[in-house]
Amino acid sequence: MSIPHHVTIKDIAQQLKVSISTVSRALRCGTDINEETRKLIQGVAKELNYSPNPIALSLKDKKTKVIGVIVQEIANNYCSSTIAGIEDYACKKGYNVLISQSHEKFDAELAATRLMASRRVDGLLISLSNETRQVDHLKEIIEMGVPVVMFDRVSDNLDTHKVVVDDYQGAFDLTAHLIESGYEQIAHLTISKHLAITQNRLKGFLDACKAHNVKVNNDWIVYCDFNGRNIRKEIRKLLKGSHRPDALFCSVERLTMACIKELRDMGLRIPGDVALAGFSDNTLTPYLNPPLTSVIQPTFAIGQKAARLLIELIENKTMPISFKTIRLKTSLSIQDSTRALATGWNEGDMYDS
Amino acid sequence: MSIPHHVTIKDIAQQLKVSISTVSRALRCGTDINEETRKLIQGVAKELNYSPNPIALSLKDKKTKVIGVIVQEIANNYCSSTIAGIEDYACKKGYNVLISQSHEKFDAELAATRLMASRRVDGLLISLSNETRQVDHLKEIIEMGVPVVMFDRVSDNLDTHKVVVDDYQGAFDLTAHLIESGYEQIAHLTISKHLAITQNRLKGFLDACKAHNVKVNNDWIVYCDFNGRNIRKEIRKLLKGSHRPDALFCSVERLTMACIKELRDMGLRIPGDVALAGFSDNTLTPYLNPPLTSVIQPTFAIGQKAARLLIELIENKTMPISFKTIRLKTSLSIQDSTRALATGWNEGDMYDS
DNA sequence: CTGAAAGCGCTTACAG
DNA sequence: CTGAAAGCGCTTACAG
Repeated sequence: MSIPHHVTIKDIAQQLKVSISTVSRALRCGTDINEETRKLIQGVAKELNYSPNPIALSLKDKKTKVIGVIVQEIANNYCSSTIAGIEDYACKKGYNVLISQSHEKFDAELAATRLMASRRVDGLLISLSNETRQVDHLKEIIEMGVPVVMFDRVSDNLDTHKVVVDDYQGAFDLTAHLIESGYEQIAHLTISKHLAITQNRLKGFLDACKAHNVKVNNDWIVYCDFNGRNIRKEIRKLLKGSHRPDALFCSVERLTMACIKELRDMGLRIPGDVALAGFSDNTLTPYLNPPLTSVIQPTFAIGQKAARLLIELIENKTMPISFKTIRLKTSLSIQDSTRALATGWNEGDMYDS
Repeated sequence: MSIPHHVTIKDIAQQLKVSISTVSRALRCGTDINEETRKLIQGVAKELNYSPNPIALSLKDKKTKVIGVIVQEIANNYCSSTIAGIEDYACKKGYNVLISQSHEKFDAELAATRLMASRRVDGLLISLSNETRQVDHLKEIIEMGVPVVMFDRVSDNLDTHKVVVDDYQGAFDLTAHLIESGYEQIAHLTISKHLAITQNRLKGFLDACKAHNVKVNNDWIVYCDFNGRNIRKEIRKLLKGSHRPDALFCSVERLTMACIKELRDMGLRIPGDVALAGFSDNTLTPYLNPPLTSVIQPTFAIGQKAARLLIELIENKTMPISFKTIRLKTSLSIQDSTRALATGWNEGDMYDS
């Protein structure tokens, strides 16, 4: 394939027999330039379909107008809606989005972070992998002068802007709903105990249980990784005994989906045999089988706000005096998956939402 | 925020009191260089955490090692899995992925294409918007020397590599399944009639009907845009009469999801009142309510293969003699949403898959 | 108002 | 083996 050829300022200069400085000036704000030559130059530029080479610009002013995004999995409902929000805001501000995935692995997250730095992104948005226990790699990139904003899975150990949902309150409300619906044998399936998101959701769960005088079985707080087989094993273990939970509260969508599949394979009905609920966004849960009670997170808005904070950091000359954490409200969407006890659920209700 | 500072070749040269040429040579293949100075330089480079500025490299050899991807909506199951496949392959080959969305609008697709060109991506992957009727913008970018590979929604009017699924066969097989399951009043909901994907799926549908001597009602071939209200209206119109379809075949997932919601709102059971099936990928359909019969597309593989073809075009010195279209096989996943008639479906079967 | 020059970070012939 | 020079495309003081 031939080398791409884009017309340059030089091409225009030659065609018009003027210097490249003049062309450059004509194409910029247009000060210090004869009105006629300016028009002439702009005419030719348009005609030749000239667009300035951002590579050359980047080299001069050390800005790429690109922001990096590191997520766990692009092909994950939560991630892709957040990315959509990021792209939406970034695009409006003239930034493009470079995407990388950690696949829930710390090593990949580290490599992706370094890659973003070496790519000279103007800033980085990141949601941590399930394996991440320290954030030195992020401190490193911040020291290089690349601002970082965290979203969703954030870390207390990094001083920067963060965008999260009110994980504690969301978990509290959902748990309260379960208890008020008559479920008192609730298991909590969650991810790495080193993540703030895990701790906050767990705390919301525990506090709601305490507030309602519901006893928590410690064996029913299950920390999972993202390996399908392991998840499957944990779910089976939890449900096989005679004394088993009557409700499952999954802290992330991946676990919820795994439960739907596993319960079905085990021949257990939702919510007839076991109720199921979790954190999710609103694009999917109404369509699931059964429609799923969940804490709805405003994923698109999370992406937009994270992008806004990052671009503010990039474009502000001075370091902010202090960093802020935006904590978005969640809402509780009550659907069929937790309705068996409270409303005398039966399968005929399945389509009422 | 301070200007990012990355260490340069010059920093290393100064520290070691050698010329930048020497440093450059030491850091490259290492020919024409004294072994000791080479080690010295590489040591300092490592110590200073040096990574070459890709911007500078790009300026010289006119390669950015970035490929552009234009999809309709990132936050769409089909798109995000394809992107994941693209990212997977690109990453392995040392390319990064810049993402943009058309939101199903031609103008946005045009703008995104121009943006990608102005960003100097080494190549472009694109799936067309629902409004796209001609591809001059793609011919334009190809003429500039930027190779383009199309996937999913491709156009016959562009001579380049393409990656699609066998839309015709998939639609034929699904239709045959419907008919063999006893449905003969089948409506086909699809998108823009100008897209090849629409035409091929429609043809598969029509040919299967003909092969089975099933009459097609032309009013039941419905072309939709991506506006929620319009889709809703079309679905209502289709189902309100006394003589209504007993099965809906949706050509894309967005329409399938809309049908699930709309049918539920209308109080119609799937498949009890109306069967439902469509094109999808396998990440979602088993979890839907009801589990959905669908033509499964290998989305991740589509992304990988499209990326591979594009990178081949980028890295090959010579234009290929001819372009190829990779047509991946689909598979038919039969689930509850089309089981009412054939198997004496009842709601108790809902969890058997 | 216009052009020559320097510089962003790097590579690569070209002298020595 | 090493360094000075030119050049990728652009901008921006600096002369004129």
